[in-house]
Amino acid sequence: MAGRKKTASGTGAKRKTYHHGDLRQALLTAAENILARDGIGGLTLRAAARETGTSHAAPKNHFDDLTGLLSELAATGFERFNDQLLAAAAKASTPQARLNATGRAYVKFAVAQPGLFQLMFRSERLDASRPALRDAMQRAYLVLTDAVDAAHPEGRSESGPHLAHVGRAWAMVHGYAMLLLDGRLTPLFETGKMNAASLLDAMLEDRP
Amino acid sequence: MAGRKKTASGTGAKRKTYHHGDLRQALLTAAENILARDGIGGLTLRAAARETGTSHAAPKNHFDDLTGLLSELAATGFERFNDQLLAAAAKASTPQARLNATGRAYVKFAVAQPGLFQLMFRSERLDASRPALRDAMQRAYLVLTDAVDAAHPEGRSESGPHLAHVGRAWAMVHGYAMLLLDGRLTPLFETGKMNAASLLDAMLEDRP
DNA sequence: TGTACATCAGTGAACGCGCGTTCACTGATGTAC
DNA sequence: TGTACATCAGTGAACGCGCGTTCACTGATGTAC
Repeated sequence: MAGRKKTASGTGAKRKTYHHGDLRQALLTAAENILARDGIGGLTLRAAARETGTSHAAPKNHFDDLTGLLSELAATGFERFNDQLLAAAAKASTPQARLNATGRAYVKFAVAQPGLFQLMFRSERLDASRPALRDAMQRAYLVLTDAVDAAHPEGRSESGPHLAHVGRAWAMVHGYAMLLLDGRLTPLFETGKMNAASLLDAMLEDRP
Repeated sequence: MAGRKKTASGTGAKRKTYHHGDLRQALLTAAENILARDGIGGLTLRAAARETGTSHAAPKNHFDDLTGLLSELAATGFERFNDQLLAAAAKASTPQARLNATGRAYVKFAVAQPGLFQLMFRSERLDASRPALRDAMQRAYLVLTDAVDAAHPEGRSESGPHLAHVGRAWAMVHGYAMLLLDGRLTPLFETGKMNAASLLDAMLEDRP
């Protein structure tokens, strides 16, 4: 905004000026909408441009290519992911409760924004060497390991047993999110005794 | 083969006859090769036809569309997956060891054939209502739950605690496989104290 | 055993589609003086 | 404060690409008699 007189037009709104104002941000927002509406397959440079009401060649001024756009979007996704995990953990009172709250927030994020979550965790279409994405992913890693660290202070940091704790906690919530998004857990819910939230709670409850 | 005089030509081999002999199977094999070589994105009907040396319209005689081909391929993938899990479990002597062996085989399959594994567990491009796929997936579910059943006989079958055991075991190995394939576990390996196999072993070792 | 014919599997040209990319352009912005 | 000019951001037409699909066809197979 700084130094700009025009207000950025929102998604789909008709612009009155030749220049957009903040097309970069508008493209990211548009891309996220497409992701939510059409899934990862519908996300193309042309679709993102269309969604912002600009010509299809316009994105080139802001992102090298589709990978660039997707990587920046994934980076902002990770930032929000990190914020939500930390916020959830902050509400719990014991280290173990904080770890569990982090896990629940992990799955909650995935369920709330499945397309974005899948984009973030599928390496195929991302360029992890981009600074914004690399940094955001690294922060996410620290959020997770810190939560595990606090809950398992005995063997700290880089010891073998501690790595196993990290792996177990991370793999479990990640696998749960993935299986849930891909509809593979429905057989578990068919008895009616559990739903997605209560099963996760049960899984987190009596861990070693 | 039964009743056919021609031998099916292998992938890429020049056919001498107008008819292929066993194009259906050849297309599945071709698709798997493409999956291994180019990943899930390179797998198209035309690419599969090309790989078998037939015209690009030929697959229509055997599969309705790309989803059909992918679903049948995923079904054969699940059959092999099931066989390998059962074979691994059969070599172990205690229920807990069998469960762990099943988990290791799960990850081993994913690492050995990442493209196929991803195809099998991404619902987007599959039609799970196809009988072959539906049955193979159901069998896979039983292989997993049976392994957990045996290791946790107390609360059998459909009780809440038992469902939590199933969820924990499945989500953990699945998440591990996914994170590993997407290169997200590299920070854990950077210390040099662990590799993909030893970390999984450590994770499986002292479970509740 | 031979012949006629229906059915099946694969061919190759053609179509329309959406994609990413290029390119000369144009409108708007910011800066130097 | 005004003017000239360089730079930037967005345009729209064009290109080539690979895709799935359609369609009339042709070669091969299997079956009836």
